[in-house]
Amino acid sequence: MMSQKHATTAKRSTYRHGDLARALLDAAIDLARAGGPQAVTLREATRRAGVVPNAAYRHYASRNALLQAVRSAALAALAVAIEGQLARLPATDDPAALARASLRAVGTGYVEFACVEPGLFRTAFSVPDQLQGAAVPEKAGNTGLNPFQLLGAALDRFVDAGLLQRRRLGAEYLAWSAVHGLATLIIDGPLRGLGSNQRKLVLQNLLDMVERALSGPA
Amino acid sequence: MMSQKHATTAKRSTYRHGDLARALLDAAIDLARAGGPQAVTLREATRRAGVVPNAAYRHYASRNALLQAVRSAALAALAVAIEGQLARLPATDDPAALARASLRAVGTGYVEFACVEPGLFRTAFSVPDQLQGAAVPEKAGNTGLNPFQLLGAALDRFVDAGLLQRRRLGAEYLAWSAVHGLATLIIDGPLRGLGSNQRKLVLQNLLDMVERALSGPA
DNA sequence: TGTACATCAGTGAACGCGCGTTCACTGATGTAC
DNA sequence: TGTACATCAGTGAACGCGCGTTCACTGATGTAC
Repeated sequence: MMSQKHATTAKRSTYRHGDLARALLDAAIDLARAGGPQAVTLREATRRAGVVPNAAYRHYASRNALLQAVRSAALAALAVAIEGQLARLPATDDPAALARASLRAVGTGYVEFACVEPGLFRTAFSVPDQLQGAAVPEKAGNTGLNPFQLLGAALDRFVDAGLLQRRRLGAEYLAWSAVHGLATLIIDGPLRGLGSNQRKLVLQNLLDMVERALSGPA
Repeated sequence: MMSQKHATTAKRSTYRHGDLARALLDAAIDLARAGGPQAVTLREATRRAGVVPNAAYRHYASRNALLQAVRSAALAALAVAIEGQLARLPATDDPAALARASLRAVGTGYVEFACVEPGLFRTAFSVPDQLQGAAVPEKAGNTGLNPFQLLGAALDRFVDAGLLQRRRLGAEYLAWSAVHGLATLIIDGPLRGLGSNQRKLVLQNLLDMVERALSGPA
């Protein structure tokens, strides 16, 4: 019995993996997590899945197809991180306060994800989408919105609260640029050495700046 | 005579290159310009210099040494672009106006360089310096200041003009994050598709935001 | 001014590496009868 | 319930590629006499 089970397990590990597509994707995500998009390799992914290199071609058309799947997963993880920050917002019936807090939550989730998962963050933005991008569910978090859409939803609250007259074209670009730039400079750039406390301070100042820019005189 | 000259030229091209270090660096810069840091390769650089691959080791200890030289050159080119924007500022004796215009010039030079030379821009920030970084002259422009120092100088003018009480720690990080983020999103990210006009509009809005954040109530 | 020689910049050949991708195959699984 | 068979997921071997880097070499250049 025991040996039978072992035999079965051994068989499964050689032939008929079970869910190789998923196993390869998981391995590839780990590779991206540790080493960024460069580290996503068919050979290493198959190695980790305990399978011969060309077995991957049953499930992915090419190395690039696998990488794109990882990118979608990374964007989805970013969306989940942002949603996590939004979810912990205290309830309030002041729509202006909610709007401001939502925007800060989006920015905080964004930068914190970049700090905690720099490899995935880099992968998410490595071979990027077109402007509008495909709003496919693979890139979305639990709410079904991708990171850009989550930012847009936060800005909508500004309009709803009367803090913004109209959704200025490019309002999201301002917010996004500021937050994305900070994230990039922290993980890849000259702000790498910043301590956690200083990082939080800079982030707060940055969010102040964005908030003032959005709700101030325009 | 003519043939003599040809013979001499031919000799020089086989043995004794002349200034192979410089030729390799120039070739490598072209590679980075066209394909980013990934494209900087000893073999291709030597190929372009008309020389055998290992000849590079007379002048650079490794592929990485060459890449670092390219990075310094890319940062210097960025500094020159910023200096170009600063140089075309109209003369004024209003220090506040000068301060604001200087900051905008720095931001404009930064983003325009990223748009015009995306490969060099990506290379400049690919394997980045420590926080303070070595302020070595290789990375500087004509004024002897590197990009970060040029930004700092612009902020100093804010203090001098009385627009900023103190040089807030992290004030440069706000400005830098905003500008760097926009540059990144335009060349690598979801804002790639933006037309030149829209790009300028977003940049102006972004610079407004930064300016207000710096000179506004702190 | 002419010759002997040391220097050292570039040559030529080769190494080992990991990669993506292709081919013909094999044998476990699930289905049709 | 049992058997024949088609499917197709994974195997095994191999390819060509470009890369960084090493070695022993060679011969043009500039210097010392």
